[in-house]
Amino acid sequence: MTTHSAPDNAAPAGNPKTPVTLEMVAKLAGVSPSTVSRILNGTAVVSEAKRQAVVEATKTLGFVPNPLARGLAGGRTFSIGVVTQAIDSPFYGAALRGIEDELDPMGYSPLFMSAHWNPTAEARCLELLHARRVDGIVVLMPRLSDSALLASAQSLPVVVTGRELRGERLYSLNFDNFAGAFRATEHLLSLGHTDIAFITGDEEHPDASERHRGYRAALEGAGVAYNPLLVVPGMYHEVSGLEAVNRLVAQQRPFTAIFAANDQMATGAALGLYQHGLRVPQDVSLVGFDDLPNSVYATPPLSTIHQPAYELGRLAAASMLQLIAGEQPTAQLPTPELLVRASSAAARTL
Amino acid sequence: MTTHSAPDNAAPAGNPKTPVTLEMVAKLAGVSPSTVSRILNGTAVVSEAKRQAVVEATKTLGFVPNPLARGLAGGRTFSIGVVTQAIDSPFYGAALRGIEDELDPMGYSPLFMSAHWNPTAEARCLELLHARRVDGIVVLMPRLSDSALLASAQSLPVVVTGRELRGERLYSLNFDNFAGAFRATEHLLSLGHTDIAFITGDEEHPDASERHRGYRAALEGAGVAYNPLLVVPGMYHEVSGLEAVNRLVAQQRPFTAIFAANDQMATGAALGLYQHGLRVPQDVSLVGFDDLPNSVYATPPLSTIHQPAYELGRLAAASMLQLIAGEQPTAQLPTPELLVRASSAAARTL
DNA sequence: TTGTAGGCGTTATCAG
DNA sequence: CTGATAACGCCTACAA
Repeated sequence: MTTHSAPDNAAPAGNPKTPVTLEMVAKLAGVSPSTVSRILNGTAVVSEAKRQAVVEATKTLGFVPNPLARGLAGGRTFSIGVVTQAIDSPFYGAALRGIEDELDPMGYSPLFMSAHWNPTAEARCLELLHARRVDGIVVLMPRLSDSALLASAQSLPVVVTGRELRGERLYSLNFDNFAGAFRATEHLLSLGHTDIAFITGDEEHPDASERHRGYRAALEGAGVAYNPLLVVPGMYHEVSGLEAVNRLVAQQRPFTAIFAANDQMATGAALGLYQHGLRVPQDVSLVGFDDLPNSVYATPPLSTIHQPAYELGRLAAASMLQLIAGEQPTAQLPTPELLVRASSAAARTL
Repeated sequence: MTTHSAPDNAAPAGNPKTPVTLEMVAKLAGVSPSTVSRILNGTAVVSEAKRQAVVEATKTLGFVPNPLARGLAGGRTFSIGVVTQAIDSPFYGAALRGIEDELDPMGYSPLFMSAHWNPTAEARCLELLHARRVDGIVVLMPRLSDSALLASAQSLPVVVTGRELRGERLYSLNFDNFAGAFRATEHLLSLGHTDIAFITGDEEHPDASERHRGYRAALEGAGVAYNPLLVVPGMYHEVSGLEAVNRLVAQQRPFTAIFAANDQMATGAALGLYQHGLRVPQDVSLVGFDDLPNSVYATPPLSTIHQPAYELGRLAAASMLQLIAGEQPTAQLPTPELLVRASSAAARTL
């Protein structure tokens, strides 16, 4: 009916003055609290008549169940903990959004915490999350040992990314870094480059050494010798990419291309090349890894290996939901994809 | 003592098999549950003897209070809701980290939600947060009306950023966008530029129009006419910066500098200039706004106005804590600071 | 199918 | 200063 808005249905307006309880709904609907609970949770079959009454009462009262009480009494909080390494970081940002998007429609809320690449901090996050009684934990790129992770999975479903690991209540989603790096190097080789420098990632991380392996394998697969002089250490952040280029230029060993283990370092490398008056791609071709959102806007746009961060988040969340439902997740990350943009070009014929 | 690790102190190891309750602690310490609660919360003065006993019992049992029960019984959850527009976004990321860093040592946990610049979604976030019984809500760059925000503040402390708004339980933190834009334009003028193009932000956002105003005021303050032809609309994202440059170049009206209302658009503009064969800063000087983390690694490094995102987060969280404590926040954001990097240089003397 | 009773783990209010 | 005794709001046997 097109009645003018009555002042009583306060719920949609958003001023929760009086905490409406399930009990009040029960009274209004003329049923017992348990019945209301059953209907709201679909825990049991109820007569259509009562269901109607309850639904209506819920609506007119604007009742919203109290998650705290629900969690305390029912043992489930409908919240899942997400430990990320750096909440600021274009890469993680996309993953978190994926998680959010997947969880939200299912009535679950993510609880984000940052561990800052610190195992101790990560352990603390896990404890806090346990204490908060989350229904499961997703760890993005854990720094903790496999056994520590497995231990956590004893009491809660756990999903991790960036590692190969399976267990009772544990699922892992891993990206094929080796293949990605192989692909990137192959690309450079196919453009006629043979003196391809490599800026490594922080080799503390397994994915960094995988990328290193991929680089080397592609080289050797093409009959090009792996030259340690062309391999300079980086730490996965911009400055290290810049410094790597400085080192590369200083040591006089010629190179016509650079493959950086991630886009952040490629960005730093681009700046370094610019400062040395080396043009990309005319003088040096540059390829990154990750496909950060802004790499396509770099000048010139960066050729790179696409990492499906958003999808990673979605799949991780989806797998967690399956684990919670007692199902066995089967999600797999897509294979690495090479994006050829303007930063890589054919090697000059000397 | 250097005793070898005993197998009993299971707490630090992280395998919460048996949920230890406050009651168990009470029993072990030989006191009543209420006393344990008092000691743990510092709610009342207790004899030193009992305190010792309780502290010890807590430790040996590895007791961790259940936040859900605490929230239900005490009415406070020690969690504060944070609604952000885009959880992925270098700008928000830094702010979220600031919030995290400020809250954590005080025993509070942030609860992040993204509203995606959508007022409806934002309203839903507020409701969800209310339902979760957070102790307060921080809204970063709200899209909701002042009155809606004020309404929320009726039932909970609220802190907003990017808007001027005060109320009983409401505090706002605003950045001086006008001054920042004024400063940026002034910088270009002082370099001898007079044909300064401006790429606007999404003028739906108050900060965008403030920046526009600052640009215009600086121009007019220097006796340079405001030329609508040089003002092209942008939407605060990279593509729009790129398109703006295309439009600018196409319309043939000469310009020697571009001031973009944010770094993302400046990045897009840089790419556009590159594609048109225009060099930065030799042919066109470029200045952005925000100082995103990677702007310093752009090629060339981008001159811009620094926005203290991390600090914004810290101050917002600190103000929230004060509001909760019944104090009146007084935090102020620092004045805009110009960072001169390599993307801006003296205008060529024609 | 539906109602009653008890409990989830704390905090708060009251007596002592 | 300290210990009972209620709530807090909901779920889940258990009984009807």
